[in-house]
Amino acid sequence: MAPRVTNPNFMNGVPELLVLTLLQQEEMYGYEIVQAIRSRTDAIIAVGEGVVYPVLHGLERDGALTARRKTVNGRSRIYYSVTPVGSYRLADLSRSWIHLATAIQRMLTGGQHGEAIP
Amino acid sequence: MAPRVTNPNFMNGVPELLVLTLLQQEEMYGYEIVQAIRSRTDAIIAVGEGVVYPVLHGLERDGALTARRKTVNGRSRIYYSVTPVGSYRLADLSRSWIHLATAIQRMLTGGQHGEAIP
DNA sequence: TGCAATGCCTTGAACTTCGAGGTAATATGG
DNA sequence: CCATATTACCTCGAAGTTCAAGGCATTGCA
Repeated sequence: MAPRVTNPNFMNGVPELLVLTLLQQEEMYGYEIVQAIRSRTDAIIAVGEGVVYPVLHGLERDGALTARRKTVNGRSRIYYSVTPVGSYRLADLSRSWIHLATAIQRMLTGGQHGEAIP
Repeated sequence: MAPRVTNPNFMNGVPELLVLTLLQQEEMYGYEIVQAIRSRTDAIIAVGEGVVYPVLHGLERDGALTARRKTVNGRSRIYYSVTPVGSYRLADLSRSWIHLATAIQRMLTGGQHGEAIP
């Protein structure tokens, strides 16, 4: 048989990557994350709440985040922090992304296998 | 109302980008493209035939590719070439990808808005 | 003869994301 | 003082992709 591909959805995990990246830098809450992604990428990337909240819940369920409730100005917010598990996961996703982006970059520039970019 | 996001699936168009990139360099057929992507990215990216063939058909339908049948060693192959329309589309997808990758890269490195990378 | 590789193709399940909607509290402005 | 916008949480269905597997036919090799 022809060799079969085993590629668990090569483009996934980017929203998760972005969320973890932000939370690694500072504690944040959902609504804030949505806008931080939008503003820090100059609106090039704009994921909606329908993406961010499920990601947060999933990461918390997996022990990658911890949540604590805080009330500021009478507004109830849920702040998330990265756990060691989350740090590990971030490093992992980050590596994957770099690999992927580098591979695509090489394709675009016509570069071949072990080509250095000086 | 809170500002709504308008983001037609920000991670899409990568398989199309890869296919067009390869075909811009040289005429190729479907089966060959599948393996070229695999080998040139050192198996970091491995899209299956179930992705490539629909992409080829779609691009041809849109006038971005032309197909011609050729028989080599008794094997019937369909070679695809990029049309001017396809070149334009490639340039477009390429720009989008660079934008996206740069934005994510900035997030990862903690870089802020108009930060230069010297 | 049988199995692997070449080469085309389609399809169903699984997964993500989008877009919209729902709830509730606090500012703001006319 | 009341209507609207903003903050802040959440969920869900529709739409779109990708994956994995399968089918078909031919050629090469042991």
